[in-house]
Amino acid sequence: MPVTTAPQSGPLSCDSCRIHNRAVCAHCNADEMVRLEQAKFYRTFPAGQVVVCAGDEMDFVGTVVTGVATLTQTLEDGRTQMVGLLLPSDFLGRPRRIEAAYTITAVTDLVLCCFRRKPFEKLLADTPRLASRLLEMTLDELDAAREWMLILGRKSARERIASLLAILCRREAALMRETPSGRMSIHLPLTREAMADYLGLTLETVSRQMTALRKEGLIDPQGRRSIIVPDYAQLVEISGDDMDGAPLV
Amino acid sequence: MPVTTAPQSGPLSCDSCRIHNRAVCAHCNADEMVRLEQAKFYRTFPAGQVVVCAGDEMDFVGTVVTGVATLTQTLEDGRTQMVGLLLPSDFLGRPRRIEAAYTITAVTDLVLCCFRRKPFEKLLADTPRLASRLLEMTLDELDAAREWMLILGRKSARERIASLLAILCRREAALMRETPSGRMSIHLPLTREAMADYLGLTLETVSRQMTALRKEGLIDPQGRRSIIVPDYAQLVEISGDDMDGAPLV
DNA sequence: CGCTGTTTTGATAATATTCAATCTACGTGG
DNA sequence: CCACGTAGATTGAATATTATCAAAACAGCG
Repeated sequence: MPVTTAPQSGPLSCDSCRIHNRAVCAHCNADEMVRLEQAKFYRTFPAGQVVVCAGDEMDFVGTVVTGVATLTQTLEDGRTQMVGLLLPSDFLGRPRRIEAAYTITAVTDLVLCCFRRKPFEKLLADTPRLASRLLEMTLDELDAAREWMLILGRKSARERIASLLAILCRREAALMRETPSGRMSIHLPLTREAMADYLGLTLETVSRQMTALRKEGLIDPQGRRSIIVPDYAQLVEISGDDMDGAPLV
Repeated sequence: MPVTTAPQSGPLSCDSCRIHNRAVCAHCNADEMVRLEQAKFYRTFPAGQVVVCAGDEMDFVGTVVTGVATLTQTLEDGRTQMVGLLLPSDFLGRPRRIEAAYTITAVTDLVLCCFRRKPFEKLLADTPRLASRLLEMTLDELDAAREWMLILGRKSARERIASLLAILCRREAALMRETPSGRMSIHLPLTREAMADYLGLTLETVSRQMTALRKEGLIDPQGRRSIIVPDYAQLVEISGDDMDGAPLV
């Protein structure tokens, strides 16, 4: 049973929660936060563990507090496409739906702030601010999915890699409440295979393109899980997007 | 000015509206429908006309009553990816957002049931059933976008074509409140170029694959805008999906 | 220190794109 | 009503990009 309450990993109180301002509860008032706080519980999953399989029953919804998870879809013959990358503050699960539509996997150690599905649906119905924030987040996710469709449908391998790195830069900056710029250091939680699944490429192609970008000085890998981007603007340049593109989550 | 009220094209009354049961207003009660009816207005656009350009101000939201529209995104160098296909009952526009994120184009003559954005936001806030239905529809759209990502990221040209045709079969059936099966006749409102933009292919590749499917007897084109699918199950078979895949809108 | 899983690199093959030339259907005007 | 013009569709040949198969290098860990 991988599920444990882990108060030491997440905050005991929502007051000190680092992701509150971006999460589904962001717009709730004090009274509403009390009700959420009473219903919430934490779950942790070690890196590599599957949270739920597509088709399985999923009786909870939740928010990523720390760590990274992926949503993936797989064809019978094994071809896999990532369809969602869940970073801290992202929401997972769908109200009213019992069967999980996608496989959710923890790619790093993961802490989720969870609610049982039924009580959460009740809270949604009783708390317009919660429902409205969930709609807003879902619309943002839809925008992100559509940006991703442009990457998958029309960009070259090189542009796809640059796009992914630029997205990670933006998310990193957003968490610090900043805008990305100049020299940046980003955490890269994904293996080459996970990157390939994200970008609709093979892991060999990802590896080759990463090598090419490194040799051109566009990225500077620091060990296995971290990368320095010497010039964010240059990365965006080769990603194919115009600079004034949508923030994409 | 392409915009005209067109009561003759849509129903005068919501009572007789053919798409009510699938639209954003589907779960509203009689009182709520009265308020919606008072605020609504129809707009029509001829085939080929741009409804709004990405980046333009968009002061309304709406529902497709009849016809087909597309959402597209374009890179500077002209590469275009369709990111949404709006069929009758689909919703367009985003509450709280003024700038359109995508270019919306009428691909056939189009009738929209519209609301000015501000009043609609007020209705959303005052009508939980409306907000809840919009959330549900947005989550469905997100599912569709993710299915589409699998198509764009991992499927061959042949599988992509079959997937698109299967999706159109499902939508056609859904409008009739049926499930797709056996021999079906579907309306194909898209040009080869629009299909290519949907599928992340070139129009030549689309044409070649359509020819191949025709020669194999999997499809039977009837003129330019209609296709007979002799065996829906066979189409799903070569689309790469397993039969029990999500309904995808 | 030697495993094991990940990543890189190489050679070859498959698939879709590009560029170019017809061909076809459909609406327009004679 | 039919010929014509045009936009859309098809087909062909050459090319480019990415996938596939295979092997070697590397990193982390017991």
